[in-house]
Amino acid sequence: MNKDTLIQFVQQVLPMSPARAEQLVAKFNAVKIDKNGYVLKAGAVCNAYYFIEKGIMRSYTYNLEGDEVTTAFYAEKSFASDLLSFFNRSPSREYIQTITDCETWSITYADMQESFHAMPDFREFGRLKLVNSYGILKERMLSMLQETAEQRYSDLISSSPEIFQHVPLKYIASYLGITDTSLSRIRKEFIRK
Amino acid sequence: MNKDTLIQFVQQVLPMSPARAEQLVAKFNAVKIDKNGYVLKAGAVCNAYYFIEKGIMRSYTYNLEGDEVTTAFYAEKSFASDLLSFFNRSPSREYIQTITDCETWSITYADMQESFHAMPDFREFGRLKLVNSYGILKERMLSMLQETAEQRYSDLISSSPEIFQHVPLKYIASYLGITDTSLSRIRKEFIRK
DNA sequence: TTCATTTCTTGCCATTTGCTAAGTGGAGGC
DNA sequence: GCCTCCACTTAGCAAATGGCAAGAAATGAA
Repeated sequence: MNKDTLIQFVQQVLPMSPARAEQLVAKFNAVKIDKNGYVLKAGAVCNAYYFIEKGIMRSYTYNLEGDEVTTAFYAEKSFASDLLSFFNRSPSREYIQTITDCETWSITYADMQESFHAMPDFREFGRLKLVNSYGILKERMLSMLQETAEQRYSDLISSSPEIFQHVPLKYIASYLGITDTSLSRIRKEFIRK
Repeated sequence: MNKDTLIQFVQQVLPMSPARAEQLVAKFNAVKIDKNGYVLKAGAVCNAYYFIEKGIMRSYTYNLEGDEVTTAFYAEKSFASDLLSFFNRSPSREYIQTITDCETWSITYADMQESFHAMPDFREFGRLKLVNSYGILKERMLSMLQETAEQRYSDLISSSPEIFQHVPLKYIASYLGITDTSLSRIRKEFIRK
């Protein structure tokens, strides 16, 4: 594992010197999780914020009928966490599960608070990431409102092709808000075109 | 207009003395907007954050077919703004429009930055509101994934009955992700029950 | 008031999606 | 190798929703 990936990521979000970036990520510790492992379980308070150096994760919850609903995919070189649970210190309603073996850099809530307090640019980084996550969610919300399932599928293929190499179709289906049967039909049509 | 409403709201989000709360909201200025007025137009950078003391607003954008899509309703005693545009200083893609005459308290981006810098608890307030907005969006996202249009309609009635008194049905329909025709049918069924 | 415009409802039919169940193919355990 | 489990596809039918158009009801302007 190589912390440089994280350091470079931080610099990309908020330009700064490599030395400064290294200070910012000082409290992040290496954590490996095997495939199908859990980083967070519903009912628990999310106490860590993970930067995924290698691997893919997803978060999911259950609907009233008891079916799994995939709420997000977390690709390589991105952060995985339940922001609501993490920042509000409230029990999470979702599970975060590794889909492949994962190598991550993780920071606890307490350490993050400390870093927020000590380093204004870490604070700024945190706010940028939060606004960024908000933006991603809003984008997805909008796509649910104004696009067909097929368009959403097509968007996901182009934006995150790496997901399709590892993720079972049924996860993608519930992420798109449709059944795996429908997704199968959509794929068939899609390939035909 | 009475700034106490805003002061009480701030104290509710983050408990503090009335005097302290008054300091926090010092930079908010009274702004009145007539019905059907615009607080933000697509293409512009959102430069103000509005607390609605009286009235209702909505934000909307256009889909690829050129139809309006209502992205949010802003009720009394809540904040209206395009957070992405406001914090990223990027052009907004949506319009924020008053649905009734509105009385608001508004703060500019520059003043908010200054307050963030000067007052740690204002910063904390800002973060709480941002996480809160994220939570609302996530909740809505989830409802799109796992509920029927009728359930979403029912939820909106119970959570925001005041909206129905002023807002045309077609706005609500596009907010729910369906056509006004479908909403009309759903209402018919709903009343029958 | 009257007229025009907008909002809302309704009917008809097409399309999309869901539900259930069956069948195929592949991966891994024995 | 064989068997079981899981992922995926496919089919038939039902339900939800959309598109279009007509008409009723409400609203606003003159």
